[in-house]
Formats: sequence, structure tokens, C-alpha cells
Amino acid sequence: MRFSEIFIPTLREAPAEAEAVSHVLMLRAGYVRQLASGLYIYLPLAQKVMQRINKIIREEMDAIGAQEITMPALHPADIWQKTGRWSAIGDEMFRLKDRGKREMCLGMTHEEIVTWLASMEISSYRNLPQIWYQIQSKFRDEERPKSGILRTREFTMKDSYSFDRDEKGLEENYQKHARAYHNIFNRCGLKFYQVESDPGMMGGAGAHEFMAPSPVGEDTVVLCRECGYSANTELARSTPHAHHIEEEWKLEDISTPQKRTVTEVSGFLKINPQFFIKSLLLIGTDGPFLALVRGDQELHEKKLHKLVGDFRAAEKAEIKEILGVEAGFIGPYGNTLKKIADISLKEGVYIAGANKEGFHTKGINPHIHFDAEWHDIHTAKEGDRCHKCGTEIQVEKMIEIGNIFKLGTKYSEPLNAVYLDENGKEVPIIMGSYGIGPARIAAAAVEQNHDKDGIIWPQSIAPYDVEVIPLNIDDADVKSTAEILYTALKESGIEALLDDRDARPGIKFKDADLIGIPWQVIIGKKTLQEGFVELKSRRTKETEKIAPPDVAEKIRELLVN
RNA sequence: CGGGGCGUGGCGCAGCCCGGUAGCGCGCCUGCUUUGGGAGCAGGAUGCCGGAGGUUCGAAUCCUCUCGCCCCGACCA
Repeated sequence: MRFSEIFIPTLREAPAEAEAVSHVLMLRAGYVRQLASGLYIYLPLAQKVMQRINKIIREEMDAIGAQEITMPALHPADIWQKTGRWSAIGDEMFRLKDRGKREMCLGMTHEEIVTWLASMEISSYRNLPQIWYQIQSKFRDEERPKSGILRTREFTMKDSYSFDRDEKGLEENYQKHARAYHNIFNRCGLKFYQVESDPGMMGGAGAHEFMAPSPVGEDTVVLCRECGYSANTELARSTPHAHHIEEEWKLEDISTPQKRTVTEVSGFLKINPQFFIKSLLLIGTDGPFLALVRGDQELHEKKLHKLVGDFRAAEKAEIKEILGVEAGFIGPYGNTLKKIADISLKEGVYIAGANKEGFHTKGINPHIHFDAEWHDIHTAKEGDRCHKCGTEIQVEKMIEIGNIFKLGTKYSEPLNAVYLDENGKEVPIIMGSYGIGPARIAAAAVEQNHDKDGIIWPQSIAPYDVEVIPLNIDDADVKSTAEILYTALKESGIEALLDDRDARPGIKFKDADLIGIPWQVIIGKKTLQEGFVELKSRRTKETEKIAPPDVAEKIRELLVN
């Protein structure tokens, strides 16, 4: 393609609204433009990148036997009503009515639709297993779209769905997807991790996320370099590092006037927060109970929710009523409330509220002074130890680029997607659902591959393989060499962008670096008189002199590796 | 849903407090010169100052309402 014939509106300065590096660069390099909050237009270069990403996705999906289909983006409400998600999902779903006043929505995902299809068409175990996938638009009325194309209200997603007779089949298809995803993200040149994740409202038995490390990521992931444990902090387990005090603490109430929070009391007594018990009075479905975590830890509400179901924080008046003292002085010692304590409190001696206005109790020994159910209910953080091998864990921000879910029968049961087994017995289909965000692959690739001058695309998903840059097209030799090389490259099956603009060298260099095509062939008058052109790596900026006839061959070699 | 910020030529911004002819840089157009890292000179075009009301002789500027966008937190199927 010729630069003069492709629309690449580069910007010298970054628009003020962009914050994330990938957003700034994709705007500046002329890849995308914003239509409205969370709605983006993909310009020609971005379109090329997306096509290359989607090609890789299709190849790997096809390789595991997945079959591409296309489902509507516009859905009738009744199917969503049958699974309960019509009401379970709130404002995040775009809803509308058709001319007949029938309720409709724009699909946020396609479990309902694909399960409806399965319920209509699959009747026998002979029809199973199946994997169906599509690359389709999804709509989510995000409360806060952000970071350019990372979190938008309309986006394309590769979503696939597996249908099996039993758990064993599901497990096979789940692992097939995991392998396909590894191939896809590796081929796209991303650094990524497969981590355990919370199935959330997708429901079901198990889930993993594929995460690309980046400071603009919205998820936090716990990693153990030693044993490989990796999990989203929304469920990650860890063992907070145990601390021991030298001196013996005897059980005593100490005066802590007006000191309520752990930070205040810890500062007042000059004792580290890890020797405190943070006591939270919560109201569950069976009444009030205390949740206890170590002073330097945070309660993980999702973990607690899994243990006890719905709960809420007690109000001020309730605390006074139940414990006879105001928040800030409550503690586990000296009451018979049900207690759920974090495992980090199992050992050691602690200070906690004395359930007495203005006092804390020092010397509380968990096994002697109170009973509790022991669980991991803290939020894993940097410095904690791996719960599997004891190594210090690391915590990193990451972009979610894909996920895989074991759904089980969550959708097949309500939508009556069943098959008859060999015995003529009706059995619900076991399902899995698997997503990839192609735009997030692109954004993550830019986040992970850029420098001060612009984007550095991984070869496989770059909009073009090579950019040919004649520095002065007024020079007949330079111009004709560029044309000859451009043609030769094309004939070798290499996708080339020829900067045929009548522009100064500086502009061409700057634009080329911004756009980020991995190889540049620079044709300058002086070097050409010596019989050479230059081949430059966008990433390393290293330059090699090559005779023009050898260029196509050399680049083909580079692309293979 | 809480908190903060911003809307002025295509882009980045100043002007707003203290009301009085709408400015700067970049980009764009024309000509000449230039050509290895965003050129120089000369000339030129482009603004319902987000929108609606109000105050005033007069509003980009003051007041009220509204719409949009961004950031932090919460949420995220």
C-alpha cells in the first residue's frame, strides 16, 4: 500500500483526553478516533491489525475443531428472562423495544443465544461434542469506559462455546481452549499468564483468565515465581508473613482513649499493625457475626461471601446494641458471637478492641481467648507468602485478554438444552464458554511494545511487515529504487507500506517510528550511490546496509524467524 | 454510585478572577527556496468560545440550568 493512498492521520501532539500509553499512541499514529465515550472508529491501520489478530484467532480455533458461526447482536428479551439474567443484570445491558413493543437487548455475550440454538438442534449424544465460535460485536453500557480501546461500550469479541455429554468432555474442551489461547497469545507476541479467576456471574465450576502484564491493567494478579501459582486477587490465596514478638504479653486491658482504627491505636501504642486484630461486625442472613483479620490485612469480601452468603456491615446503632460499645473498641474476646477469622491470626498474640469504651485488650491468644472458624478471608498482597510453596509472592497489574469458563448446566437447564443418552435418558448438555478480546490484544501489545518514539508492533500483528522509505522522491534513482523494492517485496508475499509522500525525511522518520511497522527500508541518495539501502529494525534501531536486490530475500528470512 | 477536572479554528493551549474588536504554537492552502530525524521566507483560509436561559449599554469572561468528555474510587456477566 502507498502512504499517499491510505488514510493515516498522524498527530504531532497527543489529544488531551488520552491517558494510557496505548490510547495516546493509537490516536497519535492514526489508528483510531473516538466517536463518543467508549465508542471508537478503527481507521485503516487499526483495521489491518485487527484482521491479522483475528486471522490468528481463527486459525487456532479451527485447529481445535471449533466451527465459526455468526449470531445476531440484537436479542429478544425472553431468552434472557429464562436464564434470569434479564433481571440479574442492571444498567450495563443496552435495552430497547422493537416496533411491536417487544423487549429486546443488545448482546453483552451470547450464552443465551448459543444455548437456545443447541436446545433447538442438538437432541442426541451423537451430536456431541460441538464447539461453536464467532467474532462478533458485544455491547455493554459500561459505567466508565476508559483507556481508549481497552474498555469500550461496543467491542468485538471472539466467543466460543463447547457442548459436551459430561464433565470429562468439558474438561477436554476446556484444555483444548487453554492450549489454543496459549498459541494465540504467543503468536500475537504478548507476554501473558494463565491465572485462576472467579467465575462470577457467568456461574459454573471453574475459570481461568489470560492476563497480559501492564500498568494500565484493571486486574491485579498474584504470581509465585517458584511454584507457578497464579491467580486473580479476586480469589487468590496467600499466607501473610508471620511475625513474632520477643516479649511475653500478659492479658490486660489498656487505655486507648479516642483511638479507634488500627492505624490510630497502632500509632498510639507504637506497635506494628500486624499485632492487631481488625474486628468487623457484619450482619449475615443468620444474624450478626464478627469477621477478624490481622491489622495489616484487608478483608476480602468476595471470599467471605463464598463462606457465609450475603452480608452487610452493621450500622453504628446496631454495633452499640449488640456489643454495647461503639465501633473502634470492638473485639473477639469476651463475647459469644459467631466469629470467622483469617488464617493469619492462627498463631501469635494480639491486641484487639476490649468491647469497652476507650480500651483495647493486649495479649489475646486466638486459641485460648476466643473460638472462630478459620478461613482465608484476607486480600492477598505483595509480601505475603505463596499458600502452596511458601515463597514470597508478587502482585502485578494486568490486562484481561481472554477467559475460559466451565459453565456446566447453568444455561442448558433453564433453556432446556438436553440430549438423549445411549439409554434414552434426557440429560442437560454440559457447556463451557471462552472469550478473547481482539482489541485488548492490540492494546496490550502496544502497552508492552513501545518506546518514546511510538509503537513497536510484534511482527505477527503489525499492520504491514515493512515500510519502504525513500527519503527524497525528487531524486530519480531514489524513487525508482523504492518502486522496484516495493514491487519486489509485494511479489515475495511481503506486505509493504511505501512512503511515497513528497515530504521531508524528518517527517517520514517520525511517522514511521510512530506507526511502528517492525522493519524499515531506508533509501537515501548518498547510501544509494554506494550501492546500498538500509534495513532498520524499529525495535533496536540497528541499521544494516544491503544491496537493493537482496532486500526481499533478507526480509523474508527475518519474517520467518 | 461517590470525588475531582476540562469543553475557545483540525490538534495542543492562553484569554475568564477584574465584562469592552478572540489570540498563540502546530497543522492546513499558495508561491519560492530547501531535502538523512516533524525546514525557511512571503502570503492566505478557518471560530454560534459545548448548548439554553438570565444579568448588563455590552458576556468567551458574571449567574442558573443543561449536554459532552477525561481522571480517581466503587462496580465489572
